[in-house]
Amino acid sequence: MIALVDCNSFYCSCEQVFRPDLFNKPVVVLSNNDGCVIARSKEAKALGIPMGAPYHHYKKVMAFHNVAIFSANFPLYADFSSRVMAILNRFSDAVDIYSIDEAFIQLGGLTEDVIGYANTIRSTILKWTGIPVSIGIAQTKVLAKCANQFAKGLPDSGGVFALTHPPVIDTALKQVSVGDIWGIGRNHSAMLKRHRIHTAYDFKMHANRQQLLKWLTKVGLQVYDELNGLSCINLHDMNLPRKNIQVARSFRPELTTIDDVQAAMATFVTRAMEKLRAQQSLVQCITVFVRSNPFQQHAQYYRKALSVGFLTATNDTFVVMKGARMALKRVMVSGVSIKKAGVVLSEITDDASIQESLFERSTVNPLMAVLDGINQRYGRDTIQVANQKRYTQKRRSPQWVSSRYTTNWEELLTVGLKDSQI
DNA sequence: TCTGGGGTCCTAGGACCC
DNA sequence: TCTGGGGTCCTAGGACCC
Repeated sequence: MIALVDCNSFYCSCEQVFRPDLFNKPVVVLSNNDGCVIARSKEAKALGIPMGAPYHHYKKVMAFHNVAIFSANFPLYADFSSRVMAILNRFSDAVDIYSIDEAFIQLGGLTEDVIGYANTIRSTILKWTGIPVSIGIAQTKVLAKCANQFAKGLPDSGGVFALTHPPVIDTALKQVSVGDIWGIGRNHSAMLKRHRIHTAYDFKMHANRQQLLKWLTKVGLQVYDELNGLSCINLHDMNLPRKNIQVARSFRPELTTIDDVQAAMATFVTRAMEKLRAQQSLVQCITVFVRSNPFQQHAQYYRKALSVGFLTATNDTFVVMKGARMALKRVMVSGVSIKKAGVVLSEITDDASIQESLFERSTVNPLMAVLDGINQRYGRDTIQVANQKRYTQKRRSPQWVSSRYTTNWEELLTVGLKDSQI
């Protein structure tokens, strides 16, 4: 038996832990640059604020309904995530972390009272971290995802729902739209509906595997099998090293000179290489990309990417930065302001399996370990490339960011008496 | 004024080889 | 005059996820 444990409105819940006055109130969390809504509390959803909505489109609605707004505080969310996952490890031997706010756990041989067990998990997480979760239970991951939707949606489910009895499964799947099945996105759902497949039940009952393969590729067929109770989706292990590492940001205001973009790139390469070394890998290719604002009505949309390969795999920030600089010179054109830029590291290898080049020794720079050590101990960017400053200084700081209550000594929650009570 | 960031996997089709 | 068949590898682009 598999349980999907999913934190409710995760980012909002993290903020609410330190703001109990906001429990059961509309809360949203905004992306970088306070651009888009990336999390909404139940109450905010009820106001009709969609996921991914640009903040400025909903500014008035939010002000009118007194919605509490937060700028994204990822260090805080990452810390809460690891606390929740640590608790899950106490309840199951096999925890597959699927994203920052959800994990699949095996319930093993447990057959009796899975609901009771799930309720215990749920209340423990709530008590120890303050984060409410929903738990869906089923034979397969896709069905567990469906069960989770009911756990979230049905008020009297108490946050736990099991799809384990065949008649219940079919009744439930008739109420799930194909587009709401995990793994069936917008495009595929539109196509299925054109072929009169509207619900998860219709999909499950479709007889023609060949046709499904043609429409949805191998991946869609796996979803189909899982709906039919055949477990076949294996998750990429979150602990395995990434095959690509991307760091990208939007700029506000937009950047117009190559020097400014260069400075931003220096920061992106630094971050990406830190991630690379953290997973003990080497990289052999970097892609640099820039783009203008696609929403701009008057100007022509510009986007361009360029990759640079290295003779040998490396973990040296300075080597990669040099490659990025070369690439950047060739993707920038004058007169275009850059709205977003970033880097992608690819051709990533394990640093134990270095391919020595005929011409060059692999570039594993021991200086990097020293640098990482200092920055880990004394804080990010204690030592940095001079050019990074230019980017950090230009960046507008987010408006509504909360404290890093759990990861920074300077920002602990302070408790005190009001003046009147002293 | 103002629209996020970071991943994975799959397939079709071209390049190239014998 | 006439120009095969079969395989692998790579890449761009599409689809999906949170």
